[in-house]
Amino acid sequence: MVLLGKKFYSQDTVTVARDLLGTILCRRINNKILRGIICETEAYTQDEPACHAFKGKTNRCNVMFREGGFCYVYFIYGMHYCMNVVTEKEGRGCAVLVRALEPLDGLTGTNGPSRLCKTFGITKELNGVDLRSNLSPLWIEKGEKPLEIVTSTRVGISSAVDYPWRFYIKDSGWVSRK
DNA sequence: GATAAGATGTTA
DNA sequence: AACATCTTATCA
Repeated sequence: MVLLGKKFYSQDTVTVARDLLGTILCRRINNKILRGIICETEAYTQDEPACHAFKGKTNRCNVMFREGGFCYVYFIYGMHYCMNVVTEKEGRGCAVLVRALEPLDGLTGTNGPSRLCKTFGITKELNGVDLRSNLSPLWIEKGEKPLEIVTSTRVGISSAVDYPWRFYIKDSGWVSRK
């Protein structure tokens, strides 16, 4: 078992989004560990209007401005949580949205950004958690590099719709539906 | 204080 | 295609 470290998360956001595919999201909850292979991601950077950090630090997105490797969780549509991985260096408001997991340990219900949060018990409580330590309730381990990666535009946004910043493992079977 | 929009998911 | 449901950001 090898954890992803500071060096990994400090990279360019789009690089991190692509390289997170195949890594393993791990959640300690109720004396159990849930695991899933990250198979779909999207990159968001401060420079473009679809990003929560576009207009600078707010109460919601301030975690995005910390150094790479922290967890950014937000609540949306009155009922859903979404989980992000903060990237780059402190002061840059960037993150990668984790959109789907290929479940290990027999889990299911992990195809979709809010579905995986529900299944993994990820709520606002985990906003700001350090993903680089397995003493945290949530962390990420190295995994198998995917054979083939597909690139497309991001889902569910109304600005910067043409950025090719969504990535998923080809033929995964667990990618969120369109 | 009010208002509109939102990185979704389910149902019809 | 509609809707469930409420936080967040923005404006007054």
